[in-house]
Amino acid sequence: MSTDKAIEKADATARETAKEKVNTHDRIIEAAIKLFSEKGFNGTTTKEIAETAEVNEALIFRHFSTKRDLYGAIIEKKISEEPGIELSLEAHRDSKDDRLVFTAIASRMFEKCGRDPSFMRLLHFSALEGHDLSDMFFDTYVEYINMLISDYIDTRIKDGEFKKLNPLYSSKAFIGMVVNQIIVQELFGEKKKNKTDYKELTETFVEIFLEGIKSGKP
Amino acid sequence: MSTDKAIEKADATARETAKEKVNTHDRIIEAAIKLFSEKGFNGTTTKEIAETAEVNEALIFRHFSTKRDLYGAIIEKKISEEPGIELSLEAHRDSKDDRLVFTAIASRMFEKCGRDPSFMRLLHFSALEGHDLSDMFFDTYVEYINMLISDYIDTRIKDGEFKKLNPLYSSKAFIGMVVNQIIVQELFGEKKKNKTDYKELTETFVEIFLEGIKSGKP
DNA sequence: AGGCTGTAAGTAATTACTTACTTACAAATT
DNA sequence: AATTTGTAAGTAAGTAATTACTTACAGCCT
Repeated sequence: MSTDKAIEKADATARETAKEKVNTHDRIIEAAIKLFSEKGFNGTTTKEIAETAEVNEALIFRHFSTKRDLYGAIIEKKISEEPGIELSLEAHRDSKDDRLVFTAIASRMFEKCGRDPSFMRLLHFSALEGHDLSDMFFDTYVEYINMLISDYIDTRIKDGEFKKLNPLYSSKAFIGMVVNQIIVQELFGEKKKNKTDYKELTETFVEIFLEGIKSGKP
Repeated sequence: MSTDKAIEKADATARETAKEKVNTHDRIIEAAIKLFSEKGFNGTTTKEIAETAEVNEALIFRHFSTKRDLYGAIIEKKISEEPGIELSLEAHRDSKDDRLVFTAIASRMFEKCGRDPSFMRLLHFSALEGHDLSDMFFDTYVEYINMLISDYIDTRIKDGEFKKLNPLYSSKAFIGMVVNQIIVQELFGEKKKNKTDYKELTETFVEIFLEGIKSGKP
Protein backbone atom coordinates (compact mmCIF):
# COMPACT_ATOMS: atom_id res chain seq x y z
CA MET A 1 0.00 0.00 0.00
CA SER A 2 2.51 2.51 1.19
CA THR A 3 4.90 1.36 -1.50
CA ASP A 4 2.12 1.55 -4.04
CA LYS A 5 1.34 5.04 -2.96
CA ALA A 6 4.96 5.96 -3.06
CA ILE A 7 5.28 4.61 -6.55
CA GLU A 8 2.12 6.38 -7.62
CA LYS A 9 3.43 9.60 -6.21
CA ALA A 10 6.80 9.13 -7.82
CA ASP A 11 5.10 8.35 -11.08
CA ALA A 12 2.93 11.39 -10.86
CA THR A 13 5.92 13.58 -10.10
CA ALA A 14 7.84 12.01 -12.92
CA ARG A 15 4.94 12.55 -15.25
CA GLU A 16 4.59 16.12 -14.12
CA THR A 17 8.26 16.74 -14.55
CA ALA A 18 8.12 15.05 -17.89
CA LYS A 19 5.05 16.87 -19.03
CA GLU A 20 5.33 20.34 -17.62
CA LYS A 21 9.07 20.72 -17.35
CA VAL A 22 10.48 17.93 -19.47
CA ASN A 23 14.20 18.48 -19.53
CA THR A 24 15.14 22.12 -19.13
CA HIS A 25 17.95 21.62 -21.56
CA ASP A 26 15.63 20.20 -24.18
CA ARG A 27 12.99 22.82 -23.68
CA ILE A 28 15.54 25.54 -24.29
CA ILE A 29 16.72 23.83 -27.44
CA GLU A 30 13.18 23.30 -28.65
CA ALA A 31 12.28 26.93 -28.13
CA ALA A 32 15.51 28.07 -29.72
CA ILE A 33 14.92 25.94 -32.81
CA LYS A 34 11.48 27.45 -33.19
CA LEU A 35 12.62 31.03 -32.78
CA PHE A 36 15.94 30.90 -34.61
CA SER A 37 14.28 29.21 -37.57
CA GLU A 38 11.51 31.79 -37.62
CA LYS A 39 13.52 34.94 -37.09
CA GLY A 40 17.18 34.10 -37.42
CA PHE A 41 20.01 34.54 -34.96
CA ASN A 42 19.97 38.31 -34.80
CA GLY A 43 16.21 38.50 -34.75
CA THR A 44 15.86 36.31 -31.69
CA THR A 45 16.53 37.45 -28.13
CA THR A 46 17.51 35.24 -25.23
CA LYS A 47 14.62 36.70 -23.25
CA GLU A 48 12.21 35.47 -25.91
CA ILE A 49 13.75 32.02 -25.87
CA ALA A 50 13.37 31.89 -22.11
CA GLU A 51 9.72 32.93 -22.33
CA THR A 52 8.94 30.40 -25.06
CA ALA A 53 10.69 27.64 -23.16
CA GLU A 54 9.02 28.83 -19.92
CA VAL A 55 12.37 28.84 -18.25
CA ASN A 56 14.29 31.52 -16.39
CA GLU A 57 16.59 33.39 -18.72
CA ALA A 58 19.63 32.78 -16.52
CA LEU A 59 19.19 29.04 -16.99
CA ILE A 60 19.95 29.40 -20.68
CA PHE A 61 23.42 30.56 -19.77
CA ARG A 62 23.94 27.71 -17.34
CA HIS A 63 23.35 25.26 -20.16
CA PHE A 64 25.00 27.22 -22.95
CA SER A 65 27.73 29.68 -22.15
CA THR A 66 26.74 31.93 -25.00
CA LYS A 67 23.82 32.66 -27.30
CA ARG A 68 26.06 31.70 -30.20
CA ASP A 69 26.88 28.43 -28.43
CA LEU A 70 23.20 27.63 -28.25
CA TYR A 71 22.83 28.41 -31.92
CA GLY A 72 25.72 26.13 -32.75
CA ALA A 73 24.25 23.35 -30.62
CA ILE A 74 21.00 23.58 -32.52
CA ILE A 75 22.64 23.41 -35.90
CA GLU A 76 24.73 20.44 -34.84
CA LYS A 77 21.66 18.71 -33.51
CA LYS A 78 19.81 19.29 -36.76
CA ILE A 79 22.77 18.07 -38.77
CA SER A 80 23.08 14.90 -36.72
CA GLU A 81 19.45 13.91 -36.53
CA GLU A 82 18.31 14.48 -40.10
CA PRO A 83 18.21 11.03 -41.65
CA GLY A 84 19.25 12.27 -45.04
CA ILE A 85 18.22 11.33 -48.51
CA GLU A 86 20.57 8.43 -49.00
CA LEU A 87 18.06 5.89 -47.71
CA SER A 88 15.62 6.52 -50.52
CA LEU A 89 18.41 6.15 -53.03
CA GLU A 90 19.90 3.01 -51.50
CA ALA A 91 16.49 1.44 -51.17
CA HIS A 92 15.99 1.45 -54.89
CA ARG A 93 19.47 1.76 -56.37
CA ASP A 94 19.88 -1.89 -57.22
CA SER A 95 16.51 -2.11 -58.92
CA LYS A 96 17.88 0.28 -61.54
CA ASP A 97 14.32 1.50 -61.93
CA ASP A 98 15.21 5.11 -62.56
CA ARG A 99 11.67 6.39 -62.29
CA LEU A 100 11.34 4.75 -58.90
CA VAL A 101 14.69 6.08 -57.71
CA PHE A 102 14.12 9.71 -58.61
CA THR A 103 10.49 9.71 -57.57
CA ALA A 104 11.54 8.37 -54.18
CA ILE A 105 14.19 11.04 -53.76
CA ALA A 106 11.85 13.89 -54.66
CA SER A 107 8.99 12.56 -52.54
CA ARG A 108 11.24 12.11 -49.58
CA MET A 109 12.59 15.65 -49.80
CA PHE A 110 9.16 17.19 -50.20
CA GLU A 111 7.78 15.18 -47.33
CA LYS A 112 10.67 15.84 -44.99
CA CYS A 113 10.73 19.58 -45.55
CA GLY A 114 6.99 19.84 -45.41
CA ARG A 115 6.96 18.10 -42.05
CA ASP A 116 9.76 20.19 -40.58
CA PRO A 117 10.21 23.56 -42.29
CA SER A 118 12.50 24.71 -39.51
CA PHE A 119 15.33 22.75 -41.02
CA MET A 120 15.30 24.59 -44.33
CA ARG A 121 14.88 27.95 -42.66
CA LEU A 122 17.74 27.32 -40.24
CA LEU A 123 19.93 26.25 -43.12
CA HIS A 124 19.20 29.42 -45.04
CA PHE A 125 19.53 31.73 -42.09
CA SER A 126 22.83 30.21 -41.11
CA ALA A 127 24.10 30.64 -44.66
CA LEU A 128 22.93 34.23 -45.00
CA GLU A 129 24.07 35.27 -41.55
CA GLY A 130 27.38 33.57 -42.16
CA HIS A 131 27.50 31.23 -39.21
CA ASP A 132 30.62 29.14 -38.78
CA LEU A 133 28.69 25.90 -39.00
CA SER A 134 26.98 26.94 -42.20
CA ASP A 135 29.69 25.29 -44.26
CA MET A 136 29.26 22.01 -42.44
CA PHE A 137 25.54 22.29 -42.98
CA PHE A 138 26.21 22.84 -46.65
CA ASP A 139 28.71 20.02 -47.05
CA THR A 140 26.51 17.58 -45.18
CA TYR A 141 23.49 18.21 -47.33
CA VAL A 142 23.98 19.98 -50.60
CA GLU A 143 27.33 18.54 -51.57
CA TYR A 144 26.70 15.13 -50.12
CA ILE A 145 23.39 14.66 -51.89
CA ASN A 146 24.82 15.90 -55.15
CA MET A 147 27.60 13.41 -54.79
CA LEU A 148 25.25 10.50 -54.15
CA ILE A 149 23.06 11.32 -57.09
CA SER A 150 25.87 12.11 -59.48
CA ASP A 151 27.40 8.75 -58.56
CA TYR A 152 24.15 7.05 -59.47
CA ILE A 153 23.94 8.98 -62.72
CA ASP A 154 27.49 8.00 -63.51
CA THR A 155 26.59 4.36 -63.07
CA ARG A 156 23.65 4.69 -65.41
CA ILE A 157 25.81 6.42 -67.99
CA LYS A 158 28.16 3.47 -67.87
CA ASP A 159 25.14 1.18 -68.25
CA GLY A 160 24.49 3.01 -71.48
CA GLU A 161 21.13 4.17 -70.20
CA PHE A 162 21.92 7.85 -69.64
CA LYS A 163 23.51 10.37 -71.94
CA LYS A 164 27.12 11.32 -71.42
CA LEU A 165 26.34 14.61 -69.73
CA ASN A 166 28.33 15.90 -66.77
CA PRO A 167 26.90 13.82 -63.88
CA LEU A 168 27.32 16.56 -61.30
CA TYR A 169 25.58 19.13 -63.47
CA SER A 170 22.83 16.65 -64.24
CA SER A 171 22.39 15.98 -60.55
CA LYS A 172 22.18 19.69 -59.94
CA ALA A 173 19.42 19.90 -62.51
CA PHE A 174 17.21 17.45 -60.68
CA ILE A 175 18.00 18.60 -57.16
CA GLY A 176 17.46 22.17 -58.27
CA MET A 177 13.92 21.50 -59.40
CA VAL A 178 13.00 19.92 -56.09
CA VAL A 179 14.89 22.19 -53.73
CA ASN A 180 13.75 25.37 -55.41
CA GLN A 181 10.13 24.30 -55.09
CA ILE A 182 10.70 23.66 -51.39
CA ILE A 183 12.30 27.07 -50.95
CA VAL A 184 9.53 28.87 -52.78
CA GLN A 185 6.99 27.02 -50.69
CA GLU A 186 8.56 27.24 -47.26
CA LEU A 187 10.51 30.47 -47.37
CA PHE A 188 8.37 32.63 -49.55
CA GLY A 189 5.16 31.03 -48.42
CA GLU A 190 3.72 30.42 -51.84
CA LYS A 191 0.32 29.92 -50.34
CA LYS A 192 -2.37 31.89 -52.19
CA LYS A 193 -4.55 30.10 -54.71
CA ASN A 194 -1.65 27.95 -55.85
CA LYS A 195 -2.42 24.73 -54.04
CA THR A 196 0.37 22.67 -55.51
CA ASP A 197 -0.38 19.07 -56.42
CA TYR A 198 2.81 17.46 -55.24
CA LYS A 199 2.07 14.14 -56.86
CA GLU A 200 1.69 15.71 -60.28
CA LEU A 201 4.63 18.04 -59.65
CA THR A 202 6.88 15.14 -58.77
CA GLU A 203 5.76 13.20 -61.83
CA THR A 204 6.42 16.20 -64.04
CA PHE A 205 9.91 16.73 -62.61
CA VAL A 206 10.82 13.06 -62.95
CA GLU A 207 9.37 12.81 -66.45
CA ILE A 208 11.27 15.82 -67.71
CA PHE A 209 14.49 14.81 -66.05
CA LEU A 210 14.47 11.16 -67.08
CA GLU A 211 13.33 11.75 -70.63
CA GLY A 212 15.89 14.50 -70.86
CA ILE A 213 18.81 12.48 -69.61
CA LYS A 214 18.17 9.00 -70.94
CA SER A 215 20.12 8.01 -73.99
CA GLY A 216 18.04 7.86 -77.12
CA LYS A 217 18.28 4.16 -77.95
CA PRO A 218 15.08 2.35 -77.09
CA MET B 1 34.42 87.30 -66.17
CA SER B 2 32.72 87.56 -62.91
CA THR B 3 29.84 85.45 -64.20
CA ASP B 4 32.35 83.00 -65.65
CA LYS B 5 34.10 82.78 -62.36
CA ALA B 6 30.84 82.39 -60.56
CA ILE B 7 29.83 79.61 -62.88
CA GLU B 8 33.22 77.99 -62.51
CA LYS B 9 32.96 78.19 -58.78
CA ALA B 10 29.43 76.89 -58.78
CA ASP B 11 30.55 74.09 -61.05
CA ALA B 12 33.47 73.25 -58.85
CA THR B 13 31.27 73.23 -55.82
CA ALA B 14 28.75 71.07 -57.60
CA ARG B 15 31.47 68.71 -58.70
CA GLU B 16 32.89 68.54 -55.22
CA THR B 17 29.50 67.89 -53.79
CA ALA B 18 28.93 65.35 -56.49
CA LYS B 19 32.26 63.63 -56.12
CA GLU B 20 33.07 63.60 -52.47
CA LYS B 21 29.62 63.70 -51.02
CA VAL B 22 27.50 62.70 -53.99
CA ASN B 23 23.97 62.86 -52.80
CA THR B 24 23.70 62.15 -49.10
CA HIS B 25 20.47 60.34 -49.77
CA ASP B 26 22.08 58.09 -52.35
CA ARG B 27 25.12 57.38 -50.24
CA ILE B 28 22.92 56.22 -47.41
CA ILE B 29 20.99 53.94 -49.75
CA GLU B 30 24.15 52.56 -51.27
CA ALA B 31 25.60 51.75 -47.88
CA ALA B 32 22.32 50.27 -46.71
CA ILE B 33 22.09 47.99 -49.75
CA LYS B 34 25.57 46.74 -49.08
CA LEU B 35 25.04 46.09 -45.39
CA PHE B 36 21.47 44.81 -45.45
CA SER B 37 22.32 42.38 -48.23
CA GLU B 38 25.39 41.18 -46.35
CA LYS B 39 23.96 40.88 -42.87
CA GLY B 40 20.22 41.29 -43.05
CA PHE B 41 17.98 43.81 -41.39
CA ASN B 42 18.56 42.74 -37.80
CA GLY B 43 22.26 42.25 -38.34
CA THR B 44 22.84 45.79 -39.52
CA THR B 45 22.97 48.85 -37.25
CA THR B 46 22.21 52.41 -38.26
CA LYS B 47 25.57 53.43 -36.83
CA GLU B 48 27.27 51.04 -39.22
CA ILE B 49 25.29 52.39 -42.14
CA ALA B 50 26.29 55.92 -41.21
CA GLU B 51 29.95 54.95 -41.00
CA THR B 52 29.89 53.13 -44.32
CA ALA B 53 28.13 56.04 -46.01
CA GLU B 54 30.45 58.47 -44.24
CA VAL B 55 27.48 60.44 -43.07
CA ASN B 56 26.33 61.53 -39.66
CA GLU B 57 23.94 59.01 -38.19
CA ALA B 58 21.26 61.63 -37.54
CA LEU B 59 21.08 62.35 -41.25
CA ILE B 60 19.76 58.87 -41.88
CA PHE B 61 16.69 59.75 -39.89
CA ARG B 62 16.18 63.00 -41.72
CA HIS B 63 15.97 61.10 -44.98
CA PHE B 64 14.14 58.02 -43.68
CA SER B 65 11.98 58.30 -40.65
CA THR B 66 12.76 54.78 -39.58
CA LYS B 67 15.33 52.05 -40.12
CA ARG B 68 12.52 49.92 -41.49
CA ASP B 69 11.57 52.74 -43.86
CA LEU B 70 15.09 52.73 -45.23
CA TYR B 71 14.91 48.98 -45.68
CA GLY B 72 11.64 49.31 -47.53
CA ALA B 73 13.08 52.04 -49.73
CA ILE B 74 15.98 49.91 -50.88
CA ILE B 75 13.75 46.94 -51.58
CA GLU B 76 11.47 49.11 -53.66
CA LYS B 77 14.47 50.52 -55.47
CA LYS B 78 15.76 47.06 -56.24
CA ILE B 79 12.35 45.94 -57.42
CA SER B 80 11.96 48.91 -59.72
CA GLU B 81 15.39 48.94 -61.30
CA GLU B 82 15.88 45.26 -62.04
CA PRO B 83 15.24 44.90 -65.77
CA GLY B 84 13.78 41.43 -65.44
CA ILE B 85 14.03 38.35 -67.54
CA GLU B 86 11.25 39.10 -69.96
CA LEU B 87 13.58 40.75 -72.45
CA SER B 88 15.51 37.58 -73.11
CA LEU B 89 12.28 35.72 -73.68
CA GLU B 90 10.69 38.32 -75.90
CA ALA B 91 13.86 38.70 -77.93
CA HIS B 92 13.66 35.10 -79.10
CA ARG B 93 10.04 34.11 -78.58
CA ASP B 94 8.99 34.50 -82.19
CA SER B 95 11.93 32.52 -83.49
CA LYS B 96 10.45 29.48 -81.76
CA ASP B 97 13.98 28.26 -81.38
CA ASP B 98 13.51 26.64 -78.00
CA ARG B 99 17.16 26.03 -77.37
CA LEU B 100 17.88 29.67 -78.01
CA VAL B 101 15.03 30.82 -75.78
CA PHE B 102 15.91 28.77 -72.74
CA THR B 103 19.64 29.26 -73.11
CA ALA B 104 19.07 33.00 -73.20
CA ILE B 105 16.92 32.91 -70.07
CA ALA B 106 19.40 30.85 -68.08
CA SER B 107 22.41 32.86 -69.24
CA ARG B 108 20.70 36.10 -68.39
CA MET B 109 19.82 34.96 -64.89
CA PHE B 110 23.30 33.64 -64.19
CA GLU B 111 24.89 36.77 -65.50
CA LYS B 112 22.61 39.15 -63.67
CA CYS B 113 22.95 37.47 -60.31
CA GLY B 114 26.66 37.02 -60.72
CA ARG B 115 27.06 40.71 -61.38
CA ASP B 116 24.90 41.84 -58.45
CA PRO B 117 24.62 39.22 -55.72
CA SER B 118 23.08 41.76 -53.38
CA PHE B 119 19.76 41.35 -55.14
CA MET B 120 19.44 37.65 -54.39
CA ARG B 121 20.61 38.08 -50.85
CA LEU B 122 18.19 40.91 -50.18
CA LEU B 123 15.38 38.86 -51.63
CA HIS B 124 16.17 35.94 -49.37
CA PHE B 125 16.72 38.01 -46.26
CA SER B 126 13.46 39.84 -46.79
CA ALA B 127 11.63 36.54 -47.23
CA LEU B 128 13.18 34.91 -44.20
CA GLU B 129 12.82 37.92 -41.99
CA GLY B 130 9.26 38.36 -43.16
CA HIS B 131 9.40 41.89 -44.46
CA ASP B 132 6.15 43.39 -45.72
CA LEU B 133 7.57 43.98 -49.16
CA SER B 134 8.78 40.42 -49.44
CA ASP B 135 5.51 39.42 -51.10
CA MET B 136 5.84 42.10 -53.72
CA PHE B 137 9.38 40.97 -54.32
CA PHE B 138 8.08 37.47 -54.76
CA ASP B 139 5.21 38.36 -57.04
CA THR B 140 7.39 40.60 -59.18
CA TYR B 141 10.01 37.96 -59.77
CA VAL B 142 9.17 34.39 -58.96
CA GLU B 143 5.52 34.37 -59.99
CA TYR B 144 5.96 36.72 -62.89
CA ILE B 145 8.79 34.77 -64.47
CA ASN B 146 6.97 31.49 -63.96
CA MET B 147 3.97 32.99 -65.70
CA LEU B 148 6.00 34.20 -68.67
CA ILE B 149 7.70 30.88 -69.15
CA SER B 150 4.64 28.75 -68.61
CA ASP B 151 2.87 30.89 -71.22
CA TYR B 152 5.63 30.15 -73.67
CA ILE B 153 5.51 26.46 -72.83
CA ASP B 154 1.77 26.50 -73.32
CA THR B 155 2.23 27.92 -76.80
CA ARG B 156 4.71 25.24 -77.70
CA ILE B 157 2.36 22.55 -76.42
CA LYS B 158 -0.30 23.91 -78.74
CA ASP B 159 2.26 23.87 -81.54
CA GLY B 160 2.56 20.16 -80.85
CA GLU B 161 6.22 20.56 -80.03
CA PHE B 162 6.06 20.03 -76.26
CA LYS B 163 4.42 17.27 -74.26
CA LYS B 164 1.12 17.95 -72.56
CA LEU B 165 2.64 18.39 -69.12
CA ASN B 166 1.41 21.03 -66.70
CA PRO B 167 3.03 24.22 -68.06
CA LEU B 168 3.48 25.83 -64.65
CA TYR B 169 5.12 22.75 -63.20
CA SER B 170 7.32 22.45 -66.26
CA SER B 171 8.33 26.07 -65.91
CA LYS B 172 9.15 25.45 -62.27
CA ALA B 173 11.39 22.60 -63.33
CA PHE B 174 13.54 24.79 -65.52
CA ILE B 175 13.58 27.84 -63.25
CA GLY B 176 14.37 25.58 -60.32
CA MET B 177 17.54 24.27 -61.95
CA VAL B 178 18.82 27.75 -62.63
CA VAL B 179 17.74 29.50 -59.45
CA ASN B 180 18.96 26.78 -57.18
CA GLN B 181 22.39 26.93 -58.76
CA ILE B 182 22.44 30.68 -58.17
CA ILE B 183 21.44 30.23 -54.55
CA VAL B 184 24.03 27.57 -53.91
CA GLN B 185 26.64 29.77 -55.51
CA GLU B 186 25.78 33.14 -54.02
CA LEU B 187 24.28 32.29 -50.66
CA PHE B 188 26.24 29.27 -49.64
CA GLY B 189 29.37 30.38 -51.38
CA GLU B 190 30.07 27.18 -53.25
CA LYS B 191 33.58 28.31 -53.95
CA LYS B 192 36.14 25.61 -53.07
CA LYS B 193 37.54 23.51 -55.88
CA ASN B 194 34.19 23.49 -57.71
CA LYS B 195 34.86 26.10 -60.33
CA THR B 196 31.60 25.77 -62.18
CA ASP B 197 31.68 25.94 -65.97
CA TYR B 198 28.56 27.99 -66.55
CA LYS B 199 28.55 27.40 -70.27
CA GLU B 200 28.52 23.66 -69.86
CA LEU B 201 26.08 23.89 -66.97
CA THR B 202 23.65 25.93 -69.02
CA GLU B 203 23.93 23.53 -71.92
CA THR B 204 23.27 20.59 -69.62
CA PHE B 205 20.22 22.23 -68.09
CA VAL B 206 18.78 23.20 -71.46
CA GLU B 207 19.53 19.79 -72.97
CA ILE B 208 17.84 17.90 -70.15
CA PHE B 209 14.87 20.22 -70.04
CA LEU B 210 14.22 20.39 -73.77
CA GLU B 211 14.75 16.71 -74.46
CA GLY B 212 12.56 15.98 -71.47
CA ILE B 213 9.70 18.18 -72.48
CA LYS B 214 9.62 17.94 -76.25
CA SER B 215 7.03 15.64 -77.70
CA GLY B 216 8.49 12.48 -79.16
CA LYS B 217 7.57 12.90 -82.79
CA PRO B 218 10.62 13.85 -84.85
C1' DA C 1 27.03 19.33 4.05
C1' DG C 2 27.17 20.10 -0.50
C1' DG C 3 25.76 19.95 -5.07
C1' DC C 4 21.81 20.59 -8.31
C1' DT C 5 17.80 23.67 -10.03
C1' DG C 6 15.77 27.84 -10.01
C1' DT C 7 15.10 32.97 -9.59
C1' DA C 8 15.16 38.17 -9.00
C1' DA C 9 17.86 41.78 -9.67
C1' DG C 10 21.37 43.87 -11.82
C1' DT C 11 25.18 45.27 -15.27
C1' DA C 12 27.53 47.39 -18.96
C1' DA C 13 27.05 47.93 -23.67
C1' DT C 14 24.44 48.75 -27.60
C1' DT C 15 20.28 49.90 -29.91
C1' DA C 16 17.14 53.04 -32.77
C1' DC C 17 15.97 57.44 -32.63
C1' DT C 18 15.92 62.77 -30.83
C1' DT C 19 17.31 67.15 -29.50
C1' DA C 20 19.25 71.51 -29.78
C1' DC C 21 22.29 73.88 -32.13
C1' DT C 22 25.48 75.54 -36.06
C1' DT C 23 26.75 76.35 -40.82
C1' DA C 24 25.99 77.30 -45.78
C1' DC C 25 23.78 79.37 -49.26
C1' DA C 26 20.33 81.26 -52.04
C1' DA C 27 15.97 84.04 -52.59
C1' DA C 28 13.51 88.01 -51.01
C1' DT C 29 13.40 92.42 -49.16
C1' DT C 30 15.15 96.67 -48.23
C1' DA D 1 24.37 96.33 -52.69
C1' DA D 2 23.47 95.13 -48.32
C1' DT D 3 20.65 92.78 -45.21
C1' DT D 4 17.23 89.74 -43.78
C1' DT D 5 14.94 85.49 -44.13
C1' DG D 6 14.23 80.62 -45.25
C1' DT D 7 15.83 76.12 -45.91
C1' DA D 8 18.47 72.36 -46.18
C1' DA D 9 22.79 69.99 -44.57
C1' DG D 10 25.42 68.88 -40.82
C1' DT D 11 26.78 67.66 -36.02
C1' DA D 12 27.58 66.38 -30.91
C1' DA D 13 25.32 64.87 -27.27
C1' DG D 14 21.81 62.58 -25.30
C1' DT D 15 17.67 59.37 -24.39
C1' DA D 16 15.03 55.50 -23.12
C1' DA D 17 14.76 50.86 -24.12
C1' DT D 18 16.75 46.60 -24.99
C1' DT D 19 20.58 43.53 -25.36
C1' DA D 20 23.50 39.44 -23.85
C1' DC D 21 25.17 37.98 -19.87
C1' DT D 22 26.19 37.90 -14.32
C1' DT D 23 25.64 37.64 -9.55
C1' DA D 24 24.08 36.53 -5.25
C1' DC D 25 20.92 34.05 -2.93
C1' DA D 26 17.10 30.37 -1.85
C1' DG D 27 15.19 25.90 -1.85
C1' DC D 28 15.76 20.99 -2.49
C1' DC D 29 17.49 16.37 -2.78
C1' DT D 30 20.76 12.88 -1.37
